[in-house]
Amino acid sequence: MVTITDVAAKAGVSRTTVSYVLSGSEVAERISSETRGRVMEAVEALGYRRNALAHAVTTGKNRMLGFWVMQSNREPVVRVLAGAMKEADAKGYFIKMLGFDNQTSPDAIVRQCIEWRVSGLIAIHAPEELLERVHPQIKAAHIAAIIVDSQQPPQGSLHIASDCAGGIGQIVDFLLEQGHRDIALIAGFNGETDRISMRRENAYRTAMQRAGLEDQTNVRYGYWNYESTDRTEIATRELLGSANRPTAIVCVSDHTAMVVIRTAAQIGVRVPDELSVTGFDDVSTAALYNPPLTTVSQKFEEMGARAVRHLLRGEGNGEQPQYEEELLPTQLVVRNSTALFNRH
Amino acid sequence: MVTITDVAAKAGVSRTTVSYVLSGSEVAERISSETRGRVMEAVEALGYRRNALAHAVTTGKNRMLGFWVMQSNREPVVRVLAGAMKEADAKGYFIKMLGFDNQTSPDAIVRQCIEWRVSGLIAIHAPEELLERVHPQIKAAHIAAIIVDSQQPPQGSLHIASDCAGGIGQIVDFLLEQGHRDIALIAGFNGETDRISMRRENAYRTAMQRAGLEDQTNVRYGYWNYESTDRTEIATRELLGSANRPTAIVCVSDHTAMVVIRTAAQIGVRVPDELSVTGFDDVSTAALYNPPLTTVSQKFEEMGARAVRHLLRGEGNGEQPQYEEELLPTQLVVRNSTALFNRH
DNA sequence: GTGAAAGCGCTAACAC
DNA sequence: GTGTTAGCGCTTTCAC
Repeated sequence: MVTITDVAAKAGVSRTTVSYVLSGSEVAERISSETRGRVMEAVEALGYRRNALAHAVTTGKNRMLGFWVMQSNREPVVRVLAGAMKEADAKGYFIKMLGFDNQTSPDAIVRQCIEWRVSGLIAIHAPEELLERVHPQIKAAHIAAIIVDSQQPPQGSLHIASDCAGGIGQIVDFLLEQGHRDIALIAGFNGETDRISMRRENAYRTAMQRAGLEDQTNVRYGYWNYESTDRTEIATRELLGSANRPTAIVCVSDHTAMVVIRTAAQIGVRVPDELSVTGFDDVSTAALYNPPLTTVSQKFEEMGARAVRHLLRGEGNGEQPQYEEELLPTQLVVRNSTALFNRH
Repeated sequence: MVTITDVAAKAGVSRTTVSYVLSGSEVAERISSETRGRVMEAVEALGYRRNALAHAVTTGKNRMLGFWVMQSNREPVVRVLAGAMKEADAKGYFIKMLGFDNQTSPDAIVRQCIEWRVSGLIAIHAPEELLERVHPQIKAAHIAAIIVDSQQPPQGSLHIASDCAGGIGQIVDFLLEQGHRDIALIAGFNGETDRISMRRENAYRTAMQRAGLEDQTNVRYGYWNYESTDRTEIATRELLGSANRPTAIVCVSDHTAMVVIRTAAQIGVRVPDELSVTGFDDVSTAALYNPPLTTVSQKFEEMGARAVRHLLRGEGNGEQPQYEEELLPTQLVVRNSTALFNRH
């Protein structure tokens, strides 16, 4: 591999001069354009590429950001990553993947961050226990960290997520506008730690209350994830078989909504004619569902981009980002799983 | 940040000794256990973590693998990445993300690979033109590269993908077993460069031929991606409205199958009772569809793991992997979008 | 067993 | 404008 010394020799100058020319900053101006030309020629001729590792060692700055995926909820992860990549790339930083799906111990994550002298850490889909363990260590090592789309970020951490409460509000308001009054909710259930689902549930209750419909509040629990669907099916059957059958069911995820619609079809309840169903997330297949899902989309790419921007803002002056929690607005996407409620 | 010199001072030994102790290899045995203990104590006391950058510079080896995503077909990307991460982690390597979604020029990708002295490159979902440009440069720089799940890998490159032909064969054979004879295909259409779709189409023709059904061969084209669905809808309507209406439709992707089923429902054709429909990929919502999709799953995690394994095999002895194309078997997943064909 | 010394590839004061 | 020199944090040969 050709080094800066080779280039210097070929151009007949010192290594310093080459370094200056290649720095790209104002110091390059100090070199006469004639010398600069000779250096560039030598660089071209030899096919020289500077050793980024050595560069990072000498400058003491590694333009590297850690990206830690704890639970790979597929679509969100890749979308946040895409957003982070784009932003990092534009700023000359790059992303080092850390553990995926909890295959790596939290201590190992911290160790890697320190060893590689990362400029910051983005942690996505973090379960509380892990974060509680990692957060103090990261802080002690003076590594800036941003938590993205987490159930329950620890005290004093910096969190970027969607305004789920607002999203549920958008959905309930939309259903109200459509004439619905008997609006039920199927929330997720992954044990008691499912804070995202709980937040969405609370938002539903608030929205119903705001509309003076606290009496109509009707909450059931299904599974949050898509591996097992039986609880959601049972909840749907209960809801649709009950005396005060709802005319609309709000679900805390697209996956749940899909199961609800499928179950309704099995019972012979037509969506959206007899029942409106809404999702949450706007996964890529939501638009392809039968019928296409009315849902709420999250700005995942924007979350990644913001995380990077906040991380880099503190770079250099060593200051930590200011905010505690930043909630991005969601967007209502109306498709065909909902319809006007025609009062009899 | 505490350095090896600090540790040496604290332990009252030379930097060499500390380096030996921390090397983890046989050279560590040369140090008396007494000294070793003192060193480890100092390491603990000071909270020393070695500078991985400096380590990489001195050894001339960077245990870093580049992962280049050209088109982020969401689920496959994150699954291949997960598989690669797991394997890399186990071997003490890590992954540096390179461009995402063609936001970075191919030349910049090559430059980064060289500058960071990566040990290998994994390129996923590569369009032919880009690969043609990058491949020779990567080869010239003596960087081992593996191409994963690409439409058309360039000559002389190393490719890991699914045995799509086999997968289509599994599907057609299954439908034949179920008594179907009029089996149509809806292929993808993204211009003439859609080789994956073409391969699947060829596999369909071969399977039909093998069953002596070349006369029943019936191919239409829909859109391959999920952003626009109109062509697929038209193809479905044509197929279902024609005189020799098929009893089964094979689709080259789950997304296509979803649109077909939805369109069939609109026309009033019941799936699977009157029409069997199959997908390809087994995306996470395939099991949640209405009805759940019979499809074929690909081993994306395994592709990532293999890519890493092949890359590391050549490490050290500098030899390139031997094979040219490695096709992983797919797996038929039977759900409820297909049914026995009851002859009248 | 341990350490002195040279070296990896690069940057950056400082001097001329 | 350019080069000398020292230094970043680490490894490794070689001598004792």
